[in-house]
Amino acid sequence: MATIYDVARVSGVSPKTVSRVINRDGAVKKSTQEAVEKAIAELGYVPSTAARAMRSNRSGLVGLITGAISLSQSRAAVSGLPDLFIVQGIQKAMEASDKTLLIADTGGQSDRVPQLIRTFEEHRVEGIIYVADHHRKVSLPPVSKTTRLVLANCYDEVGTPAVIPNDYRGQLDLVNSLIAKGHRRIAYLSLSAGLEATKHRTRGYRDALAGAGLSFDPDLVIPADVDTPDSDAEVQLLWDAIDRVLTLKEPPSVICFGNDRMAMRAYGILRSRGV
Amino acid sequence: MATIYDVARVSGVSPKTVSRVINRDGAVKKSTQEAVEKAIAELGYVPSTAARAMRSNRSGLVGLITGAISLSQSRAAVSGLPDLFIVQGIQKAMEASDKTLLIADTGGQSDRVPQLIRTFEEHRVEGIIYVADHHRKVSLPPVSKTTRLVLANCYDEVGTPAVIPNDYRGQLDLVNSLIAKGHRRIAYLSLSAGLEATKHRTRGYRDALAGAGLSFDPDLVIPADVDTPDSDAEVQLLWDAIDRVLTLKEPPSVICFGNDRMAMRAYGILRSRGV
DNA sequence: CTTGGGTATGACATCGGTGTCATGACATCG
DNA sequence: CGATGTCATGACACCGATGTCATACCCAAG
Repeated sequence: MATIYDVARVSGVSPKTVSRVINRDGAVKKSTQEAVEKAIAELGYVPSTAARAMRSNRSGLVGLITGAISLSQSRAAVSGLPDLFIVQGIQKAMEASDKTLLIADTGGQSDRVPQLIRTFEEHRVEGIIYVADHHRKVSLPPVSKTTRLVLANCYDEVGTPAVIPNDYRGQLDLVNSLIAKGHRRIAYLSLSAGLEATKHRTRGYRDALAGAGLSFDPDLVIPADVDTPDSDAEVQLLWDAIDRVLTLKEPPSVICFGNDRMAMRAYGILRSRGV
Repeated sequence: MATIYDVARVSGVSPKTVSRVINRDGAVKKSTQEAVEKAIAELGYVPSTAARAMRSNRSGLVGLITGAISLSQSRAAVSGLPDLFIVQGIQKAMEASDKTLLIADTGGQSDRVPQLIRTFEEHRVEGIIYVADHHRKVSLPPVSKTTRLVLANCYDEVGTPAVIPNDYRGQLDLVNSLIAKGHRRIAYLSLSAGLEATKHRTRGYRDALAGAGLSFDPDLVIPADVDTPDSDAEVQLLWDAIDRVLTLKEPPSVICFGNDRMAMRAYGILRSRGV
């Protein structure tokens, strides 16, 4: 791979002048600039970020730790895929700010995280983003003081900056819009009860009803998802839940599901009941 | 961030000796080694890959270009997700060989590929892997002679090394195993006819039948997927295809679908027909 | 006692960029 | 006409690691 010295030699100037042309920094005569650019094109020169990073102490790298990619195989593939969406957004932001993303997958083993952090620090990343597979509390090993850490879809005990979904507000808005459309009996088949998301969303659901002066009917709210995916148990649970709300004395006019996978399955179940 | 010089100063040896300890290279007295290791721990020293890369001309980085992540939003999310599986496998392999993966997403715009390759070359990646969203022919801009390129799930005109799925063999094995289970009328609702995968798989289907002495019935093979995902058109197409094979004089005893998404949809459709 | 050879360590140059400062050629001004 | 300022460019050091070579020490063989 050609270096700045090669370009300098071919174009008959000093390396520093080549550097000036590359970075459009300082005054360079037009003729000189053209000569340098010609040499760069000829040699196919591409500057080395490693050398740059060394001098400037800025790597232009950001590390991302996630279980998203390996998760996709089982759960996320058909569910809400929250982390993949998050990763997408991060990719876009990186690009816009001219940084390069290092992505590492935990493969589901959180004990591998320290090793990944270590690798990132070796590459002198300017920051590390940790994306959790679902909204929850985590506890990560400490990183070096100079490395900045941000949590996504999770939070920790020590107040690390975090970006978390507003489950409460999302559900509140959803239910409000359903009420606005005239629905009065709104079923909510939630994710499993232990999840952070479920807690906030259920609160959003209740507050929306309360805001509209509607009474809360516990029969309409049923956790209908399992933590560990297992097709049979999952379908059974969902089937039972749907059965329960549909056979109520006052059945709902609409059903909300905790994620896309549940909704997908529900289509089949509802069809086979002729709904 | 501490450097090798800081460690040298604290432990009272030369930087070179610290380097020896880090790399377990050359003879170092036990007492010296322990002193150095203590200093490393105290300072939280982590070697800089940038500096290493400069000296050794080996970055330890591998670039990966894909549309997998952005695709997941629309098509891949519920379909076969082939590229995500591929990315997973690559991650594992990288880890095993102590390399770090740089992942870049095209966001569906193939015209961004040259820019991504450029970024990778700036980081002096040791190789670039291009993963296509489905098995097909591609044509990529040339990369520098020193950068190695490998294609996954695709191939090109100029004979770049490529890893491609064996669609033919997969379908052949599948149909053979169905025949072994006693099926004689096997329907195959394929992906759209224009796809590379469809061509090979259909050949596998026919060859398996021929190998078992069964005759090929064109009525059992129907392309039932669209290239651009659009829920309504998709479901309609699938519905019609299922309807056609089920109302044949000799209906099939089993149906193969081109991908998971079609199969998922089919469950609903079949249920509503009472099958 | 000298010489030879291994062991443990350090000095120095180098990788490819860029920040700092110096220098030479002109233009401008009092 | 000399002093000063601006423009264009280069020399040199430095970032953090490591390869090469030199050196100091110690022990054993001749």
